[in-house]
Amino acid sequence: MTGNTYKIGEAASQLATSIRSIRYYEEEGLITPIRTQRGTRLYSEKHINRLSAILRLTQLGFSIETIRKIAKLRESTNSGDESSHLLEACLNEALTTINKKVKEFENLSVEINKAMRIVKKCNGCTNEPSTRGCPDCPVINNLNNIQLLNLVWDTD
Amino acid sequence: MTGNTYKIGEAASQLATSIRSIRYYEEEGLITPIRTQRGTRLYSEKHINRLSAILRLTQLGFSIETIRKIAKLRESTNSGDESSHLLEACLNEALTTINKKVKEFENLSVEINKAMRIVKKCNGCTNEPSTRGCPDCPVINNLNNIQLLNLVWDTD
DNA sequence: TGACAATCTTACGTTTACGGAAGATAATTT
DNA sequence: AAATTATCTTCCGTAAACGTAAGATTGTCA
Repeated sequence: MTGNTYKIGEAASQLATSIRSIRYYEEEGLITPIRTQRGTRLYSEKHINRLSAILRLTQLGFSIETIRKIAKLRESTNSGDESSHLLEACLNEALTTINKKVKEFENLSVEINKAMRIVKKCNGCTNEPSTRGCPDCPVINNLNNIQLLNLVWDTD
Repeated sequence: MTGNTYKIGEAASQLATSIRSIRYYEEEGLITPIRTQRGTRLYSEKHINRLSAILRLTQLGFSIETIRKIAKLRESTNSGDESSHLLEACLNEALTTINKKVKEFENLSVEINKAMRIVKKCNGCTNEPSTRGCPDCPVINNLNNIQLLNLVWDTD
């Protein structure tokens, strides 16, 4: 409403990121702030929102390159006709990537939950200390199908 | 059953990774293969499983450092008593991290789906080409709440 | 109007997770 | 046995996403 603007330091603390990161995104062509006559960068609310979107994607593991592609769609979208099909295709691609990742994480989550239950049982069991929490523990022994535990058990 | 072993090249192609990566995981203390008298690395089925778990976690974005922590639990687990509580705590931590990521990805997925629907509508609409797919497009104009689109729209 | 803080540009440094080449040795194929 | 192919160690290179220091300039506050 007020046409508020922020200098880079204010923007950084507001977004809980570093000044260097913001400047880096500019170097990479992801954002172009306003400049005062003297050269000081100014960020409008829209700039802040854009930066926020950039940060969100980077924190989810998307590369600057990928983000740049998304950001560049505006230009091709402007050029007319078949343009929004491009955007559609891009979003579609992102969607399948994300869905795949979600599934993998969910699988991992299931496994960890299983492992948790086993370990908890183990904590409450009354076996010899030497066999507690070990692969020889009768509670655990039959659960080699938890892939993650291959990291914890012996290697031979 | 057979006590099969694999040389590093076989292991790499079986796991669809590179020889260098496997050696790197060894450098980082994540795995220690058997050695022949002459020094050739041999990987048992257990080693392969362990490598498989390592690869899975790296591909999900976990750092070597994190994986090392998980892998090291075996030692402390061996030391007796309160040990499996450590494992439990570690798994718990991993779980909350993962769940958070899953939620973030899901949120993003929802947003992208919304954006998709809008863009599809836009592809089918009969407005002036100049306003199609643009922020001025009447179909799109009221959907500023899709954060991702801040990357595509204008910046001012 | 100092003084101190914030910003600017330029440019080199850092970390992670490997890639790739060199030169030597070992294993396999013919 | 000779030729090829695989593996070994050592070490330097790389790409991404910033960190950080230097030196100059600009903004701000008592």
